[in-house]
Amino acid sequence: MTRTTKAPAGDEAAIRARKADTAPVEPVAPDAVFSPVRSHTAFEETVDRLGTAISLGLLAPGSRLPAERELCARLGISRSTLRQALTALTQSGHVFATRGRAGGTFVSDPLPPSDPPSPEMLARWRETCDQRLAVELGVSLLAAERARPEALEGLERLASALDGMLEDFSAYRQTDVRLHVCLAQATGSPPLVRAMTDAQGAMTDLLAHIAHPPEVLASSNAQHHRLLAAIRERDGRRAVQVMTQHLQGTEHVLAGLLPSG
Amino acid sequence: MTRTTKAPAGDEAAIRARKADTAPVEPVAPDAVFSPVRSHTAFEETVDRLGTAISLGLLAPGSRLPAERELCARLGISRSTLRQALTALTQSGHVFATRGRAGGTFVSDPLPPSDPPSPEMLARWRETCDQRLAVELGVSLLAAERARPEALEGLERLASALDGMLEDFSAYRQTDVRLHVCLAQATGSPPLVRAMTDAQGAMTDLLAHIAHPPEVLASSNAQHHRLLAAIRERDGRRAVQVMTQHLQGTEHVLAGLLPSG
DNA sequence: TACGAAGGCAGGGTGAGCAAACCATTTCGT
DNA sequence: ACGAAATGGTTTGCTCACCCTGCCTTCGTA
Repeated sequence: MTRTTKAPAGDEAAIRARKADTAPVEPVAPDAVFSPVRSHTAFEETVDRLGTAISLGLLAPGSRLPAERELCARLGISRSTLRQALTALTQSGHVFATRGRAGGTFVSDPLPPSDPPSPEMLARWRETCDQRLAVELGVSLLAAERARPEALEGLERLASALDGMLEDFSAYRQTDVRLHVCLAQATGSPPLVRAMTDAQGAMTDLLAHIAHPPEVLASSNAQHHRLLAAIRERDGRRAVQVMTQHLQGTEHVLAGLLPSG
Repeated sequence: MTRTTKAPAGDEAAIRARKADTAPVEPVAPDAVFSPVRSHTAFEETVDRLGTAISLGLLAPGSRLPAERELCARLGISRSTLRQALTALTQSGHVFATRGRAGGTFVSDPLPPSDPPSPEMLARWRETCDQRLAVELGVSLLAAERARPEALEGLERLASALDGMLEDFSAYRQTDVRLHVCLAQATGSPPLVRAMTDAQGAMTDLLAHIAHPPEVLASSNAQHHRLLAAIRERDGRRAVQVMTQHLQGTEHVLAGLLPSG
């Protein structure tokens, strides 16, 4: 309507020829550009956000969520939609609600048993690890540059606490997640925190049903200590290197147990 | 309904006490968990996907998009929704359409001038760089492990082509983007490709209106060559290090021109 | 005992998205 | 020359996610 441009037959070839002069390179495969788009509904997004926060232990079992009327405001959604999400989380056993003045929505304690990873999840384990790798490397480098002393103290307390949890994988994993998320928070970049929680959630789904002997956890936490030492010394390069080794550990575990993707 | 659990007053404190024994650590700030959720519509997602692909040069000017009936199938959306997106892209001047048997939707040539970055974009430039950092570091390491010889050849051709574009920032940037995206493709991880295109799109918005003298581009491309050398030798550690320096370059440029975030 | 804060509903309105046609225009093959 | 074919453009009607609004039920606390 506003456009009156026409596209005569010969032009396109001419254009291609001119382009070929300046950039004699093969085109990027457009498969990535034309792959399916997924429209996330507010309901799904909310279930996902709260669900992973709970199963990662970011919201402690027994703790109380903000009131529905406040929470829907914070999340920027209507109360109806929030209630749909809470209903789903109630049915899956992640939360329960009590009425009355001192009522509210509480995180279940103990948490419901986690589902075994879906076949689709297992098929994409390599991609999951890759994304986690990217987030963790970036966070390591930036944390080494920016982590404040208080944050570092908290991180070292977490690593010390992990030393006492080598026999209990469930507890270890939960605090492990918290350490990595706190590391992301130390970068001061909210998107990285979000990316980290997502990545850790996906990793937890993969790792939950795999046996982790204390020796493995001990060596894993030794790497935590080395990582924090590097960060304390503001040695980003070494931090990245230690993190790389740290991630290779879990990757090797998965590579041994899962089909090579 | 299915749950009959009650939460008497005293229990919560007891739970906290027990938890405190095993993990004497401060809780993670739940601000990230309760931050607003954004429900992406399929329409927005499509405009975004195609729009950045076009403005990044992944879809060459003058090239033809798949027919609407095929494209909507590939994108997994209805034709109506796709057409909404195409209408928006037509009005913004990114594409134009022709009817008839040999018709179709074509990428505009030349491309419309890019809008100056919005204030919100400028306010978050640091976060944008942080996310790009994470993606690029991860991609560098994984590409060093996995890049196939053919892919490496293509990358080196791109870097060589860049040597001849030091005077024309627009052309340089376009091929630069293509190099980084191809690097991501060399990892074989579609999510990383997506993350890379998103990151490059955001960076382009920031960089488009900043002068880049040829000397800067020359040193930038020298780093490309060093990066590819490291990858060819399968030296992931060095690849990450070179990439870190590469990114520090653009970060310093932005830090000098934009308000410190 | 009454107030107030919390969760639990029910009705109605809005818009995104989808499906399935049909129309208009151009080109190609016979 | 003509019709089939392939394209973008248009219309219609439906579904469902989401939101708004108000009201009800429960129950600790003043």
